[in-house]
Amino acid sequence: MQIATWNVNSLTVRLPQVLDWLAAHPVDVLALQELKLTDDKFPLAALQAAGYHAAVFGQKTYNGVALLARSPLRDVVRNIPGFDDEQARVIAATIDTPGGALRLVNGYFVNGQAPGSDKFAYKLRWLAALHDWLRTELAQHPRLVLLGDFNVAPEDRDSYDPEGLRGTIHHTPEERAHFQSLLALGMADAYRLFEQPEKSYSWWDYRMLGFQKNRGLRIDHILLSDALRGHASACTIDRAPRKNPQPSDHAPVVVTLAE
DNA sequence: ATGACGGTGTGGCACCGA
Repeated sequence: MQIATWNVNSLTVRLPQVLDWLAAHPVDVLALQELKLTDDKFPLAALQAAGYHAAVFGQKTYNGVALLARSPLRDVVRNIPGFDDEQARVIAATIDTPGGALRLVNGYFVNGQAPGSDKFAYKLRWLAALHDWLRTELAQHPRLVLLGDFNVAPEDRDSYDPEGLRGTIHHTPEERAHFQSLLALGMADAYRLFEQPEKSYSWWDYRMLGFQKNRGLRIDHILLSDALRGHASACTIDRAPRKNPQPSDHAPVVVTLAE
């Protein structure tokens, strides 16, 4: 089975591209971030016609996340339980697979703007709350996938300019420590389970020909719990949609699980 | 140090993203 994540930067604008991509890549699960629309504007009929069930947590203008799956989604949770949050950033759900129940946690992690800002403090609090909640989720759901736009470049090799951007947002030691503490719960970065091309990124700035110059960051991730990591057979970033007219600034990441 | 690009909102631009 295949599981993918894609920050679409407005589902209203990107829906045709999402439908095209799903037609070409009929993944079992697609986690979407930055819907930028409310639940009543969610294009449920079009996605159902494409063969997907959906669980949605929308918001006007900013944020908004959804899970699409070929099988029904149950036990849906919106945002981090116990963490008071005005912003729609997390949706979790369970699907049943031949190998057993699979828990999916889709996150649009806080950007954080700049170290020292209020938004950065919110990012660190959010990351800590996610970590604490995931400990209990993993205990209840050993077969768990945490995926989405993490807004963290975990290592220097995940940035086009690790020296020039050292200490800036996405690159700070605090953010990277939080990423490592998620792994320490018993999860693996699926992309790094496999040999990958150098300078692999999942996001490129719209400005300054970022994509054409491959000035990007790898900030969209799929983490597999220890019970799942042995089942992974591939993980790739699909750069093709970034070449579309009116692209999202992010590319989809896809993991293949043998089962 | 700044802005560049793109999306949204009720706009004549500002704000935000990463």
